Amino acid sequence: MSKHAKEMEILKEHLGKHQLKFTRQRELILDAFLKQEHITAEEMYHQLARKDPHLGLATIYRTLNLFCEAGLAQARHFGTQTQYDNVSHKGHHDHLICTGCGKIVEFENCDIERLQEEVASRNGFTIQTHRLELYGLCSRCRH
Amino acid sequence: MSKHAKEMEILKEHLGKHQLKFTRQRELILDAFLKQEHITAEEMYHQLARKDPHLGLATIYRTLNLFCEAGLAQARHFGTQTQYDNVSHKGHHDHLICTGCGKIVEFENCDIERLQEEVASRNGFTIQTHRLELYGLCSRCRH
DNA sequence: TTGAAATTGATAACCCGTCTCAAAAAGAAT
DNA sequence: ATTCTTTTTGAGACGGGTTATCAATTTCAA
Ligand SMILES: [Mn+2]
Ligand SMILES: [Mn+2]
Ligand SMILES: [Zn+2]
Ligand SMILES: [Zn+2]
Repeated sequence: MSKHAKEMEILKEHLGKHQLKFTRQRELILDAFLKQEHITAEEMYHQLARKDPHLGLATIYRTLNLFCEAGLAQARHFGTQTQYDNVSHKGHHDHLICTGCGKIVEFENCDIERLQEEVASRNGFTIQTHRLELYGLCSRCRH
Repeated sequence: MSKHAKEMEILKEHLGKHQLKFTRQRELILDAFLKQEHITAEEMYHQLARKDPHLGLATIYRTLNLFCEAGLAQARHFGTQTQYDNVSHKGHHDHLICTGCGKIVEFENCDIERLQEEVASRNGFTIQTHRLELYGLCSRCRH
């Protein structure tokens, strides 16, 4: 039994509901994806090239987008590239990003979320999503 | 005396400090830029085509990026395009964005900013910048 | 006025991601 | 297992947005 049985189940359920098929590539990509917190399609392409040199980049993009629809991943447009964020085993969260070394720390803060709601309703908005990214230097890079 | 004398002064000071030259194009683009809250390079290109049909798109991009370096503008990667945010006459602010009509509302919230600092220091980070965007429906679009 | 240095505009190149399409694979029905 | 329809795949073309290239022009200090 695979280490990612639960997520594999979520994927299969989504596939079933949408007349989609379970393929060797989708299994391979899900397995690699779940080992990361965040990854780009390009990174995954190179990483998987060892296991299957014929896996196409388009397939990686298509599959990561599929994971987003299945609720396993979340796309974050980050600078010039798209990061796919592994959200399968955790809820919503935001990010601290080190401009020195690229390190990414995930965090949640209910107080901030609540204040966001206040700001929105004060302006007549109802929030659907949000993005909060804090850029700075981690302790290692500050010295 | 121009309506944007103060900002023109800021630009000239920046130019002086970096061996850059004051050109007709830079003056023209700054003047147009300061009339907006946010604008894309493409939008400005079409807008200025009336005043100077030979103004190149590359020059607009170069100049808006120059404004960012001079502290007059701030680039926000927004969906597929880059929005240049006029920050010359107001301090830092964040944005509420209506997913229905595209309306953008600017806001400031010290409490959120303070909590961000707390989150950062708790994780050993010092914040340099941040981005907070709240996406949702404005009151008009909700109905 | 002169001349070195910066800027401009046209357009090629670039990057990232999506689209196209013929061949291959999946899987339901026999 | 075989057939048959539907989906998926991989290669590469394509597209939008932005930056790089480079010869001609402009700026501005000397
Ligand atoms: Mn994350
Ligand atoms: Mn703004
Ligand atoms: Zn760091
Ligand atoms: Zn709206």
